[in-house]
Amino acid sequence: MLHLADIRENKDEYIKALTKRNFDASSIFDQVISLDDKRRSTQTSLDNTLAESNKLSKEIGMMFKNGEAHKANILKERTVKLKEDSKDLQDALATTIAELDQLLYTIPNIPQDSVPAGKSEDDNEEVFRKGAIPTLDEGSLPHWELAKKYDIIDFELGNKITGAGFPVYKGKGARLQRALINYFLDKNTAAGYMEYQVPHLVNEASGFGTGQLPDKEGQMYHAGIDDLYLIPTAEVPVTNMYRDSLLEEKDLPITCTAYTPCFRREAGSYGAHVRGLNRLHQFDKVEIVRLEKSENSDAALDGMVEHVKSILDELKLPYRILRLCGGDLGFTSTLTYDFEVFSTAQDRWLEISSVSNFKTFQANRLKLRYRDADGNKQLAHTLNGSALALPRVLAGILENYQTLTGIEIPEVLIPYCGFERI
RNA sequence: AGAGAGGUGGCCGAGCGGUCGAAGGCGCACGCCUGGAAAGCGUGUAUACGCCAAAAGCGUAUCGAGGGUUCGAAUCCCUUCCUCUCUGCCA
Repeated sequence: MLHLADIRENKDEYIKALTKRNFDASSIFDQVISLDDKRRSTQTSLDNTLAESNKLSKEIGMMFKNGEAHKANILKERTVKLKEDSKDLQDALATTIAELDQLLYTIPNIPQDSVPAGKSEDDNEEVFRKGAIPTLDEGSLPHWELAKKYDIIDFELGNKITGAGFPVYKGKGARLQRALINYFLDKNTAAGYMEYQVPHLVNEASGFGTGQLPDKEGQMYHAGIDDLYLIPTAEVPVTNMYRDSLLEEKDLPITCTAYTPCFRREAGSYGAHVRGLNRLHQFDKVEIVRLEKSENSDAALDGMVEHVKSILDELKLPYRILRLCGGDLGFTSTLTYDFEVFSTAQDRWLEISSVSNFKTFQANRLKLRYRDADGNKQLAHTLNGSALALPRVLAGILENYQTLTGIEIPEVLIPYCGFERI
């Protein structure tokens, strides 16, 4: 969430930037500021009341000690009113803070200057494209047909075990998936990211820290008995490792990578575009996360983009990079680049990575700070990206590398697979 | 899962109703000492919020978390989370 001091300082600028999201912040900012004023004055009154109360208590204590019980009992009566007042002020303060937070939760992050205005994904700006789109033979198939033909992914079996959106990978399909995970992790660690294995269920505080809660509660699976959430992305557990932390500037950047399955309810998704691997309730993903000092985060985002590009270059898949417009930008992000791979047999682009700079938006919730060279504490910047999300990369490989007699394996994956074609 | 013990500052550890944000030690920073270092000595060493233009300063809160008793709680009571030991179960 946004920082109160920042809102006060940059109000007009923020309002303008938020119009790119089609979000009108003017009245909400006024409410926020007036609530914050109220919070402060209430805090002051409460502090004064408590100070007086503390003072009296000390005096009473001294009196009892000096054997002046009678005087002490008289003084006690004066504390009754103070106690009532402080109780009321405490309640008022709690209410005001709750209202303030409630309001702050509804305000999305401030888009950067380079973010184009726009309503939907149609307004995203293509900034890069690479890789030849192959000309497929007559009779080429979409990946779900290929999966059946070569018996490498069984969607029906997943339906039986769990339900739609939980495919079963078999034989060379499973092996190819594992190869991709290992290849991605190797690429990421070679680039300096530290590998982690993290929990796949998180508590409420973690979901809140990275911004999934309370906004996207309905998108996560919830294990009610233990009040835990299945992770929708490794971003949640990985970033939350650093919740409530005060780092030293020399510790930064901190760079992490983790492979996890991801679980998403995808409520509201339906239709032909969710076929096959295009949209699943459970999928695998290798994620990269960076914590940066403020002045470095823009460059860090560019570095992450270059890193993901290098992976796709090695896989020799046709892809493009989009700069998301304000309307399509995630709630917590200031700038996001989506990577899409071209799915030849479906004749459409599939999102396979999303690389974002959240600046201090998550850190503010996470209480993730660092001490800079001057000894001042400031919020760290958090960034993350997929490197990469598996199913659609798999779909891209199956479709783009298909021949009438089998599916070639991208050269870079052959050592990981142990076979050259399916 | 059952029984017991416990969660205190960066770490160890005392305190078990009042002057306790909290002894003592370690660590860390600075200074003295030294040719230099070690040792020794001295000083300092939490976070958040509020008041203040700001610094200084002052106030408030924080001894796992939340609530309660009390004029007053690290200390007493309740709830909850976590850790350890023993028993049980188990990949």
